[in-house]
Amino acid sequence: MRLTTKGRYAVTAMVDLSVNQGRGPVTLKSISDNQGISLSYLEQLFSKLRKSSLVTGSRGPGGGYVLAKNVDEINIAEIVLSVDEVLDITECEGKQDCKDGERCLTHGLWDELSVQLYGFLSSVKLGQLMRQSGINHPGSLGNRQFVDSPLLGKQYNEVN
Amino acid sequence: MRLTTKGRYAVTAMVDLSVNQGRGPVTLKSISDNQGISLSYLEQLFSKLRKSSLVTGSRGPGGGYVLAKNVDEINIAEIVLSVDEVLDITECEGKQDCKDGERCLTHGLWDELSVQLYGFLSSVKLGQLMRQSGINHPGSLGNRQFVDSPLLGKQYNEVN
DNA sequence: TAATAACCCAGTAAAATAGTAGGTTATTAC
DNA sequence: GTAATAACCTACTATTTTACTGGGTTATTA
Repeated sequence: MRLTTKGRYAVTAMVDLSVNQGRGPVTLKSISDNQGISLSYLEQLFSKLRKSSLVTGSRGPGGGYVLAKNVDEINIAEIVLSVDEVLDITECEGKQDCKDGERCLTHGLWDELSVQLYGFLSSVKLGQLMRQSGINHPGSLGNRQFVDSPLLGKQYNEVN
Repeated sequence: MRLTTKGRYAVTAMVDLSVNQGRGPVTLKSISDNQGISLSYLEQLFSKLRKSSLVTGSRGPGGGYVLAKNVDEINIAEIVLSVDEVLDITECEGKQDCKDGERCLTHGLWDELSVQLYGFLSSVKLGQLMRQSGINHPGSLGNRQFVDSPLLGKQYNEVN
Protein backbone atom coordinates (compact mmCIF):
# COMPACT_ATOMS: atom_id res chain seq x y z
CA MET A 1 0.00 0.00 0.00
CA ARG A 2 1.61 3.15 -1.22
CA LEU A 3 0.38 6.63 -0.39
CA THR A 4 1.53 9.60 -2.42
CA THR A 5 0.14 12.80 -3.89
CA LYS A 6 -1.17 10.73 -6.78
CA GLY A 7 -3.66 9.02 -4.51
CA ARG A 8 -4.39 12.36 -2.95
CA TYR A 9 -5.29 13.79 -6.33
CA ALA A 10 -7.68 10.92 -6.91
CA VAL A 11 -9.35 11.28 -3.52
CA THR A 12 -9.61 15.04 -3.98
CA ALA A 13 -11.24 14.59 -7.36
CA MET A 14 -13.65 12.01 -5.99
CA VAL A 15 -14.71 14.37 -3.22
CA ASP A 16 -15.32 16.92 -5.95
CA LEU A 17 -17.71 14.49 -7.63
CA SER A 18 -19.37 13.81 -4.28
CA VAL A 19 -20.19 17.39 -3.43
CA ASN A 20 -21.56 17.95 -6.93
CA GLN A 21 -23.69 14.85 -6.81
CA GLY A 22 -27.22 15.45 -8.10
CA ARG A 23 -26.12 18.48 -10.06
CA GLY A 24 -25.28 16.39 -13.10
CA PRO A 25 -21.94 15.13 -14.39
CA VAL A 26 -18.75 16.96 -13.47
CA THR A 27 -16.28 17.72 -16.25
CA LEU A 28 -12.59 17.08 -15.81
CA LYS A 29 -12.05 20.62 -17.06
CA SER A 30 -13.79 22.00 -13.98
CA ILE A 31 -11.83 19.75 -11.63
CA SER A 32 -8.68 20.79 -13.43
CA ASP A 33 -9.52 24.44 -12.84
CA ASN A 34 -10.62 23.93 -9.24
CA GLN A 35 -7.75 21.77 -8.10
CA GLY A 36 -4.96 22.96 -10.36
CA ILE A 37 -4.29 19.52 -11.83
CA SER A 38 -3.54 19.16 -15.53
CA LEU A 39 -6.50 17.99 -17.60
CA SER A 40 -4.66 15.17 -19.32
CA TYR A 41 -3.29 13.88 -16.06
CA LEU A 42 -6.79 13.82 -14.65
CA GLU A 43 -7.91 11.88 -17.73
CA GLN A 44 -5.31 9.24 -16.94
CA LEU A 45 -6.41 9.02 -13.34
CA PHE A 46 -10.08 8.82 -14.29
CA SER A 47 -9.32 6.13 -16.81
CA LYS A 48 -8.23 3.99 -13.89
CA LEU A 49 -11.09 5.07 -11.66
CA ARG A 50 -13.48 4.12 -14.46
CA LYS A 51 -11.85 0.72 -14.95
CA SER A 52 -12.24 0.17 -11.20
CA SER A 53 -15.96 0.92 -11.57
CA LEU A 54 -15.78 3.87 -9.22
CA VAL A 55 -17.00 6.42 -11.76
CA THR A 56 -18.93 6.43 -15.01
CA GLY A 57 -18.28 8.88 -17.79
CA SER A 58 -20.68 10.35 -20.34
CA ARG A 59 -19.56 12.11 -23.49
CA GLY A 60 -20.66 15.19 -25.30
CA PRO A 61 -22.03 18.51 -24.06
CA GLY A 62 -23.41 18.25 -20.56
CA GLY A 63 -21.31 15.16 -20.12
CA GLY A 64 -18.66 14.41 -17.53
CA TYR A 65 -18.19 12.01 -14.67
CA VAL A 66 -20.48 10.84 -11.90
CA LEU A 67 -19.89 8.38 -9.10
CA ALA A 68 -20.74 4.82 -10.09
CA LYS A 69 -21.81 3.95 -6.55
CA ASN A 70 -23.31 5.60 -3.51
CA VAL A 71 -20.92 7.84 -1.57
CA ASP A 72 -21.17 5.46 1.37
CA GLU A 73 -20.25 2.47 -0.75
CA ILE A 74 -16.93 3.92 -1.88
CA ASN A 75 -14.00 3.86 0.51
CA ILE A 76 -10.70 5.71 0.38
CA ALA A 77 -8.61 2.57 0.03
CA GLU A 78 -10.18 1.51 -3.25
CA ILE A 79 -9.70 5.00 -4.64
CA VAL A 80 -6.02 5.03 -3.71
CA LEU A 81 -5.39 1.48 -4.89
CA SER A 82 -7.14 2.28 -8.15
CA VAL A 83 -4.49 4.81 -9.17
CA ASP A 84 -1.48 3.82 -7.03
CA GLU A 85 -0.25 0.45 -8.16
CA VAL A 86 0.47 -1.72 -5.17
CA LEU A 87 3.55 -3.49 -6.53
CA ASP A 88 6.16 -3.46 -3.76
CA ILE A 89 7.10 -7.07 -4.46
CA THR A 90 10.18 -7.93 -2.45
CA GLU A 91 13.01 -10.11 -3.73
CA CYS A 92 12.41 -12.41 -0.84
CA GLU A 93 8.87 -13.28 -1.83
CA GLY A 94 9.88 -13.77 -5.42
CA LYS A 95 12.81 -16.09 -4.79
CA GLN A 96 11.38 -17.94 -1.82
CA ASP A 97 14.89 -18.64 -0.58
CA CYS A 98 14.65 -16.88 2.73
CA LYS A 99 15.72 -19.68 5.01
CA ASP A 100 17.50 -17.53 7.57
CA GLY A 101 14.13 -16.25 8.72
CA GLU A 102 15.28 -12.73 9.39
CA ARG A 103 14.20 -11.50 6.04
CA CYS A 104 10.76 -13.00 6.00
CA LEU A 105 10.23 -11.78 9.51
CA THR A 106 10.50 -8.11 8.69
CA HIS A 107 8.69 -8.50 5.39
CA GLY A 108 5.85 -10.25 7.14
CA LEU A 109 5.69 -7.52 9.69
CA TRP A 110 5.41 -4.83 7.07
CA ASP A 111 2.73 -6.76 5.29
CA GLU A 112 0.79 -6.83 8.52
CA LEU A 113 1.15 -3.09 8.83
CA SER A 114 -0.02 -2.71 5.24
CA VAL A 115 -3.10 -4.76 5.98
CA GLN A 116 -3.85 -2.55 8.97
CA LEU A 117 -3.41 0.55 6.88
CA TYR A 118 -5.67 -0.80 4.20
CA GLY A 119 -8.20 -1.62 6.87
CA PHE A 120 -8.07 1.88 8.20
CA LEU A 121 -8.42 3.57 4.83
CA SER A 122 -11.15 1.22 3.69
CA SER A 123 -13.12 2.04 6.83
CA VAL A 124 -13.33 5.66 5.74
CA LYS A 125 -16.11 6.21 3.23
CA LEU A 126 -16.31 8.99 0.68
CA GLY A 127 -19.64 10.05 2.18
CA GLN A 128 -18.02 10.74 5.53
CA LEU A 129 -15.47 13.05 3.95
CA MET A 130 -18.16 14.80 1.93
CA ARG A 131 -20.62 15.37 4.77
CA GLN A 132 -17.97 16.95 6.96
CA SER A 133 -16.91 19.34 4.23
CA GLY A 134 -18.54 22.32 5.93
CA ILE A 135 -16.44 22.19 9.06
CA ASN A 136 -13.15 21.31 7.47
CA HIS A 137 -11.56 24.46 6.28
CA PRO A 138 -7.79 24.88 6.58
CA GLY A 139 -6.79 25.69 10.10
CA SER A 140 -9.89 24.18 11.62
CA LEU A 141 -7.76 21.32 12.83
CA GLY A 142 -5.57 23.51 15.01
CA ASN A 143 -2.94 21.62 16.89
CA ARG A 144 -5.10 18.63 17.61
CA GLN A 145 -3.51 15.31 16.84
CA PHE A 146 -4.06 11.60 16.90
CA VAL A 147 -7.44 10.94 18.46
CA ASP A 148 -10.92 12.41 18.81
CA SER A 149 -11.31 13.46 15.21
CA PRO A 150 -14.59 15.28 14.47
CA LEU A 151 -14.41 13.82 10.99
CA LEU A 152 -14.11 10.13 11.59
CA GLY A 153 -15.02 9.81 15.22
CA LYS A 154 -13.49 7.05 17.29
CA GLN A 155 -11.66 5.12 14.62
CA TYR A 156 -8.94 3.63 16.78
CA ASN A 157 -7.63 3.69 20.31
CA GLU A 158 -4.37 5.02 21.58
CA VAL A 159 -2.28 2.13 22.79
CA ASN A 160 -0.48 3.57 25.78
CA MET B 1 2.13 12.02 5.18
CA ARG B 2 3.69 10.01 2.43
CA LEU B 3 4.13 6.27 2.56
CA THR B 4 6.53 4.55 0.17
CA THR B 5 9.10 1.78 0.15
CA LYS B 6 11.58 4.27 1.59
CA GLY B 7 9.65 4.37 4.85
CA ARG B 8 9.30 0.61 4.66
CA TYR B 9 13.07 0.24 4.46
CA ALA B 10 13.43 2.40 7.54
CA VAL B 11 10.82 0.48 9.52
CA THR B 12 12.32 -2.83 8.44
CA ALA B 13 15.77 -1.71 9.54
CA MET B 14 14.43 -0.48 12.86
CA VAL B 15 12.77 -3.83 13.50
CA ASP B 16 16.15 -5.38 12.79
CA LEU B 17 17.66 -3.25 15.54
CA SER B 18 14.81 -4.20 17.87
CA VAL B 19 15.19 -7.95 17.58
CA ASN B 20 18.95 -7.64 18.08
CA GLN B 21 18.56 -5.43 21.11
CA GLY B 22 20.84 -6.47 23.99
CA ARG B 23 23.18 -8.24 21.63
CA GLY B 24 25.22 -5.12 21.03
CA PRO B 25 25.20 -2.67 18.14
CA VAL B 26 24.01 -3.79 14.72
CA THR B 27 26.15 -2.89 11.73
CA LEU B 28 24.60 -1.47 8.59
CA LYS B 29 26.56 -4.11 6.71
CA SER B 30 24.53 -6.86 8.36
CA ILE B 31 21.25 -5.09 7.67
CA SER B 32 22.38 -4.58 4.11
CA ASP B 33 23.04 -8.31 3.76
CA ASN B 34 19.85 -9.35 5.53
CA GLN B 35 17.46 -7.03 3.76
CA GLY B 36 19.17 -6.60 0.41
CA ILE B 37 19.42 -2.82 0.71
CA SER B 38 22.56 -1.04 -0.49
CA LEU B 39 24.93 -0.08 2.33
CA SER B 40 25.31 3.53 1.27
CA TYR B 41 21.58 3.97 0.95
CA LEU B 42 21.17 2.64 4.47
CA GLU B 43 23.78 5.12 5.64
CA GLN B 44 21.69 7.91 4.22
CA LEU B 45 18.56 6.63 5.92
CA PHE B 46 20.33 6.16 9.25
CA SER B 47 21.77 9.63 9.03
CA LYS B 48 18.20 10.87 9.20
CA LEU B 49 17.17 8.40 11.88
CA ARG B 50 20.11 9.56 13.97
CA LYS B 51 19.25 13.23 13.52
CA SER B 52 15.73 12.35 14.67
CA SER B 53 17.23 10.81 17.82
CA LEU B 54 15.78 7.41 17.03
CA VAL B 55 19.15 5.62 16.90
CA THR B 56 22.67 6.21 18.17
CA GLY B 57 25.75 5.09 16.29
CA SER B 58 29.13 3.98 17.59
CA ARG B 59 32.22 3.73 15.43
CA GLY B 60 35.01 1.27 15.16
CA PRO B 61 35.11 -2.51 15.51
CA GLY B 62 32.15 -3.81 17.48
CA GLY B 63 30.34 -0.60 16.63
CA GLY B 64 27.09 -0.10 14.82
CA TYR B 65 23.68 1.24 15.66
CA VAL B 66 21.37 0.76 18.64
CA LEU B 67 17.95 2.19 19.37
CA ALA B 68 18.13 5.52 21.18
CA LYS B 69 14.90 4.84 23.04
CA ASN B 70 12.90 1.92 24.38
CA VAL B 71 11.08 -0.12 21.74
CA ASP B 72 7.78 0.96 23.25
CA GLU B 73 8.69 4.63 23.04
CA ILE B 74 9.29 4.57 19.29
CA ASN B 75 6.30 4.61 16.98
CA ILE B 76 6.05 3.86 13.28
CA ALA B 77 4.99 7.37 12.33
CA GLU B 78 8.16 9.00 13.60
CA ILE B 79 10.26 6.44 11.76
CA VAL B 80 8.44 7.08 8.49
CA LEU B 81 8.42 10.86 8.90
CA SER B 82 12.11 10.76 9.72
CA VAL B 83 13.04 9.53 6.24
CA ASP B 84 9.99 10.48 4.12
CA GLU B 85 9.80 14.25 3.94
CA VAL B 86 6.28 15.43 4.47
CA LEU B 87 6.26 18.30 1.98
CA ASP B 88 3.02 18.02 0.01
CA ILE B 89 2.51 21.77 0.14
CA THR B 90 -0.39 22.71 -2.09
CA GLU B 91 -0.56 25.87 -4.15
CA CYS B 92 -3.70 26.79 -2.31
CA GLU B 93 -2.08 26.89 1.10
CA GLY B 94 0.83 28.87 -0.24
CA LYS B 95 -1.17 31.49 -2.08
CA GLN B 96 -4.05 31.73 0.37
CA ASP B 97 -6.28 32.97 -2.41
CA CYS B 98 -8.82 30.20 -2.30
CA LYS B 99 -11.95 32.25 -1.92
CA ASP B 100 -14.18 29.95 -3.94
CA GLY B 101 -13.98 27.48 -1.06
CA GLU B 102 -13.95 24.42 -3.29
CA ARG B 103 -10.21 24.14 -3.24
CA CYS B 104 -9.70 24.59 0.48
CA LEU B 105 -12.47 22.16 1.13
CA THR B 106 -10.80 19.19 -0.48
CA HIS B 107 -7.38 20.17 0.78
CA GLY B 108 -8.71 20.42 4.30
CA LEU B 109 -10.32 17.04 3.93
CA TRP B 110 -7.10 15.42 2.86
CA ASP B 111 -5.26 17.06 5.70
CA GLU B 112 -7.78 15.53 8.05
CA LEU B 113 -7.15 12.12 6.54
CA SER B 114 -3.41 12.68 6.92
CA VAL B 115 -3.88 13.47 10.57
CA GLN B 116 -5.87 10.29 11.00
CA LEU B 117 -3.21 8.28 9.25
CA TYR B 118 -0.54 9.81 11.39
CA GLY B 119 -2.58 8.98 14.44
CA PHE B 120 -2.91 5.40 13.36
CA LEU B 121 0.77 4.91 12.58
CA SER B 122 1.88 6.69 15.73
CA SER B 123 -0.29 4.38 17.78
CA VAL B 124 1.75 1.41 16.60
CA LYS B 125 4.95 1.03 18.60
CA LEU B 126 8.12 -0.70 17.46
CA GLY B 127 7.86 -3.05 20.40
CA GLN B 128 4.52 -4.37 19.19
CA LEU B 129 5.96 -5.24 15.80
CA MET B 130 8.99 -6.86 17.40
CA ARG B 131 7.13 -8.99 19.95
CA GLN B 132 4.83 -10.42 17.32
CA SER B 133 7.72 -11.39 15.07
CA GLY B 134 7.35 -15.07 15.85
CA ILE B 135 3.83 -15.43 14.46
CA ASN B 136 4.15 -13.23 11.45
CA HIS B 137 5.68 -15.25 8.70
CA PRO B 138 4.54 -14.70 5.12
CA GLY B 139 1.22 -16.29 4.48
CA SER B 140 0.18 -16.31 8.10
CA LEU B 141 -2.28 -13.58 7.31
CA GLY B 142 -4.27 -15.68 4.88
CA ASN B 143 -7.24 -13.88 3.44
CA ARG B 144 -8.07 -11.99 6.58
CA GLN B 145 -8.66 -8.35 6.07
CA PHE B 146 -9.45 -5.14 7.84
CA VAL B 147 -10.13 -5.97 11.47
CA ASP B 148 -9.15 -8.38 14.23
CA SER B 149 -5.45 -8.26 13.62
CA PRO B 150 -3.43 -10.55 15.89
CA LEU B 151 -0.64 -8.04 15.61
CA LEU B 152 -2.23 -4.82 16.69
CA GLY B 153 -5.41 -5.97 18.33
CA LYS B 154 -8.45 -3.73 18.25
CA GLN B 155 -6.92 -0.60 16.80
CA TYR B 156 -10.05 0.80 15.18
CA ASN B 157 -13.68 0.01 14.58
CA GLU B 158 -15.35 -0.67 11.30
CA VAL B 159 -17.71 2.16 10.53
CA ASN B 160 -20.69 0.44 8.99
C1' DT C 1 -23.16 19.91 -38.42
C1' DA C 2 -20.59 22.12 -34.97
C1' DA C 3 -19.39 22.11 -30.27
C1' DT C 4 -18.41 19.44 -26.39
C1' DA C 5 -16.11 16.26 -23.50
C1' DA C 6 -14.86 11.61 -22.79
C1' DC C 7 -11.41 8.52 -24.31
C1' DC C 8 -6.86 7.06 -26.12
C1' DC C 9 -1.83 7.05 -27.02
C1' DA C 10 2.91 8.40 -27.34
C1' DG C 11 6.17 11.19 -25.78
C1' DT C 12 8.71 14.48 -22.41
C1' DA C 13 9.89 16.98 -18.01
C1' DA C 14 10.46 16.86 -13.30
C1' DA C 15 10.93 14.74 -9.08
C1' DA C 16 11.78 11.00 -5.88
C1' DT C 17 13.97 6.69 -5.07
C1' DA C 18 17.85 3.88 -5.03
C1' DG C 19 22.46 3.07 -5.75
C1' DT C 20 27.69 4.09 -6.65
C1' DA C 21 32.06 5.82 -5.47
C1' DG C 22 34.97 8.16 -3.16
C1' DG C 23 36.45 9.96 0.88
C1' DT C 24 37.20 11.20 6.66
C1' DT C 25 37.04 10.24 11.31
C1' DA C 26 36.62 7.68 15.66
C1' DT C 27 37.30 3.40 17.99
C1' DT C 28 38.95 -1.16 18.97
C1' DA C 29 42.21 -5.03 18.90
C1' DC C 30 46.62 -6.57 17.96
C1' DG D 1 51.45 2.69 16.92
C1' DT D 2 49.25 0.48 13.39
C1' DA D 3 45.76 -1.95 11.06
C1' DA D 4 41.10 -3.07 10.78
C1' DT D 5 36.54 -1.68 11.42
C1' DA D 6 32.43 0.91 10.83
C1' DA D 7 30.25 5.18 11.37
C1' DC D 8 29.88 9.43 8.97
C1' DC D 9 30.02 12.56 4.97
C1' DT D 10 29.68 14.34 0.11
C1' DA D 11 28.86 14.30 -4.69
C1' DC D 12 27.38 12.09 -8.55
C1' DT D 13 24.57 8.69 -11.43
C1' DA D 14 20.80 5.44 -12.66
C1' DT D 15 16.19 4.15 -12.30
C1' DT D 16 11.53 4.70 -11.42
C1' DT D 17 7.54 7.28 -10.58
C1' DT D 18 4.97 11.34 -11.01
C1' DA D 19 3.16 14.85 -13.63
C1' DC D 20 2.49 17.13 -17.76
C1' DT D 21 2.18 18.08 -23.09
C1' DG D 22 0.26 17.43 -27.39
C1' DG D 23 -1.67 15.18 -30.49
C1' DG D 24 -5.46 12.47 -31.91
C1' DT D 25 -10.66 9.63 -32.06
C1' DT D 26 -15.21 8.85 -30.82
C1' DA D 27 -19.79 9.56 -28.85
C1' DT D 28 -23.33 12.84 -27.66
C1' DT D 29 -25.93 17.00 -27.51
C1' DA D 30 -27.84 21.45 -29.31
